Amino acid sequence: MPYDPSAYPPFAVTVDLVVLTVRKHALCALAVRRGEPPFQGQWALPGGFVLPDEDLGGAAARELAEETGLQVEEPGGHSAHLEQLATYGDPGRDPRMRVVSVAHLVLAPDLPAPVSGGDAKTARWTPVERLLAPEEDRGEASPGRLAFDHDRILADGVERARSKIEYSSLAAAFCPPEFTVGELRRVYEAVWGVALDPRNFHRKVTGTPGFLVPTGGTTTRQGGRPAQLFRAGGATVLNPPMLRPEV
Amino acid sequence: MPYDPSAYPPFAVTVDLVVLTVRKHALCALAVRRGEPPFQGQWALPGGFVLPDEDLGGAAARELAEETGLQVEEPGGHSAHLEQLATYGDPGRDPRMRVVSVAHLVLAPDLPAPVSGGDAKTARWTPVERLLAPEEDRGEASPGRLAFDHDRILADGVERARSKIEYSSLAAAFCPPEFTVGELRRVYEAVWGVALDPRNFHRKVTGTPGFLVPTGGTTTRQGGRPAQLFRAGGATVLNPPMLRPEV
DNA sequence: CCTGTTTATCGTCAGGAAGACGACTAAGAT
DNA sequence: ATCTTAGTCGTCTTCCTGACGATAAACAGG
Repeated sequence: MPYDPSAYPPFAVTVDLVVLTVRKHALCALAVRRGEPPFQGQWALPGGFVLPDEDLGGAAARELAEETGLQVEEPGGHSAHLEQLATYGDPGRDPRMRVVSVAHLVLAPDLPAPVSGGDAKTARWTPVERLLAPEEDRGEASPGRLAFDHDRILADGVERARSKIEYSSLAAAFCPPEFTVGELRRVYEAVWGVALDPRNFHRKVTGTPGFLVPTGGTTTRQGGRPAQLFRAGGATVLNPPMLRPEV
Repeated sequence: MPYDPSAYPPFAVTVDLVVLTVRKHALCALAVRRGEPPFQGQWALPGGFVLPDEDLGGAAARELAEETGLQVEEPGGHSAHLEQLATYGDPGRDPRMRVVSVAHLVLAPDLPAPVSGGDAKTARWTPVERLLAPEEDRGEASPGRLAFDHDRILADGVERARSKIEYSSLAAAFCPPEFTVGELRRVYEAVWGVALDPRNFHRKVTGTPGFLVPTGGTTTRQGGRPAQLFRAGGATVLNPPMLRPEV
């Protein structure tokens, strides 16, 4: 097969974002309401075209900043974890033309302002449990079935997040810079949708070298006895992994 | 940002393949010699354009069949495991134009014929250890530094394979349809580059429900005492995982 | 035929990790 | 003062793993 640059088939390349956070003990994803056809008025994942001189991660970071004001792993301001998720390119996934979308996964701490820094577009955090629910009636004001193949992309992103916190220290990306063991445990509980034993969880995370480093401070923001504050340690892999309880 | 289909930036979309197999106790990857510029005469990963009406996995399967004659998960003929790996789209990764490449990972059993069914292109199995070695002199006849960013793609694919056999039954994709525990163990040893205890390995894989199903037959093709033959069971995840020994 | 070699398979034992759960501590709320 | 809410330290049992001894069943060579 000759490799002829002048005869390549025409494609558009976009990035779509699965932005996850934990709010009120629930795993939530960011959805935006589409202003133009197709799927006008329906909810979708944030995203947009990759610019000619931009790499894929850069395009994702730019879209993230435009939609949420979140910075990717930057000091000052809020920071978030970003990684490539997967690429979706079925013919017909966009009715207008052939579009290949490189989906990215973003894990962010809960934001004080619901969605700040964005333009005028309507954006909203929605519990993934509701977004991924089968075919319920969910009212049109809150996101139901997402546009394009975004339901599948969201499901893949959620599954990636659920499995990745098992064997990495990524759960800390859902927490503020300093956090307690209990706050970290509530992240696991929200992402996995299970209850974990506080004592065994405490033993596990404090007993894994390099996972948590104490900052010396304490807080009572959760009520109850004051808890030690920690920062995420240098360890990025968790071995042995945190075990997700059976159903 | 208006979403204007008539003004999208021009991209070409390709698939590249990291095809891995185990031969002679070594993890090997498929490399092809390039016939045209750029990088003419240099070795690269097999790949090619995605056709206008083809999905990404279909393009990867087609390229695989063209290069190796391997069928993806098909009865009759050899079968192989195929999954999407990651997408590489840095500006400038191809000097001619903006090319976004969706890399796929293929795990295949060792082939009787080195590379069969392909066209006239030169293709060759090479131990990944040599392909990923730092900057050795490796002679020009055997693949050294790969073209484009294919060294990085290959490294990502190898790392994916190494980590994925820990917690899935994917190692069986490197084996013929019926195989012995010892053959499966040698796959793990080749992919990880370590020696495993035969007794503990046997206990682990035969003790995991659904991982292996005995076919009733035995074989002595490895020499020594006859070994039971197994097929891969339905279990796709391995919990608890097979532990990769520390270095 | 006997013996050494190779590979497969079963068993034993000690150490570590995880689940279940009791007990105590230290703050705010009533 | 007491209750409630979290956090933190221990204990005990069970399961899994790593290390390794021992036996079984084929083949090669004398």
